[in-house]
Amino acid sequence: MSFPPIQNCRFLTGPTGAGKTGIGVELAQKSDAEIISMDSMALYRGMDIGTAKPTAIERAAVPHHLLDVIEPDEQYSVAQYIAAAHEKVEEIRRRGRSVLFVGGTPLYLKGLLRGLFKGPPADPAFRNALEADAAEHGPDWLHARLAQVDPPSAERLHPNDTRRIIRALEVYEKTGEPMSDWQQQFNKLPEETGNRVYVLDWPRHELNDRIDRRVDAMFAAGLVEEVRGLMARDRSLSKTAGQAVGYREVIEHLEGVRNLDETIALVKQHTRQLAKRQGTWFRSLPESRYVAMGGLLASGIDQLQ
RNA sequence: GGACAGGUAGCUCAGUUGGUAGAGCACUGGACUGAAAAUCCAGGUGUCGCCGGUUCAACCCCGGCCCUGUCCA
Repeated sequence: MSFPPIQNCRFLTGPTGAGKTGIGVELAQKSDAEIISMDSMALYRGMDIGTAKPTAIERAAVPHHLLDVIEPDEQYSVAQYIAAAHEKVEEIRRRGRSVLFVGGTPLYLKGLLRGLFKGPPADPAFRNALEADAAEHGPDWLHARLAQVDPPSAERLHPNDTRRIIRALEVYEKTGEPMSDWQQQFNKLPEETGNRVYVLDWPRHELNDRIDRRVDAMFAAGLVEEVRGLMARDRSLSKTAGQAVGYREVIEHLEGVRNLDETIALVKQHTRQLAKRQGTWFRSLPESRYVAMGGLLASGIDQLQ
């Protein structure tokens, strides 16, 4: 059992700060489409400034889906996202409109393009127990355990990659079958899906400049106050939400770990690192069609149709 | 002006009883299937402040100079 690859959708993606949101709205308007956000952090209500969500005006201009659907204290997962996205696609098509995915979470993108196996959900107690084992016996100990029940996964995963090793052990524990038997989706490129993946592309130094300016703008717009408000709630940010770039660093700042200037500089640095990792995903996907943003801004978005 | 400490990678710093040097972070590349804005892996990028001396050989020893910090005048 797995989520199948999605069909006949357009995707607008690219590294953080590339300008996806604005181009997405323009493209959706020109093609009678609705937008499904493909962003793991924009799912959270109240995390607005640091995730650079579309503005109220943009959201009024084009219907946006899968924004603001969970509370910041909730956990979430790729599989939940994929399931929700498939539902939204059907719903939008029932209205006779087309779908445009906009966002920069590459794992979600790949899960949509290639499909995703339906495995057991995360078991926090199980994970905590194995993490304790890893801390006590060292990461190699878990890796050796995996090698006994799922040799292909053990072969594929680095011995220090404790997080994925734990997931593989979790799948075996819950299903009695090795994860490598389940995970076949990402390796084969489906044919004739009708999907189109546009990757907005900037020269590295220009993107870095844009990131620096955007982070400055986020702080000017009140990112620190937003985080302060989130921390003042009864329940603190979930493990997933609290690790978002801009949020994690500001939380630490508010806890007295470092001053504001250092925090701003660190958020810029982490955002640049995020953009670099996103780039690694896009390069690895044969589906990627790179679109130079310089040219796009100069000659209009018709080349995306 | 004097005393002391220091000047080694982009940054913070180790180190060499004399044989031209290495960690963390940054940076670059890669991986990624229910935490993914997370996590993991690989790669060393250098006038060892400057000038001279000793030596087969100086980043290290000696002399002078420059710079930074602290203290004393």
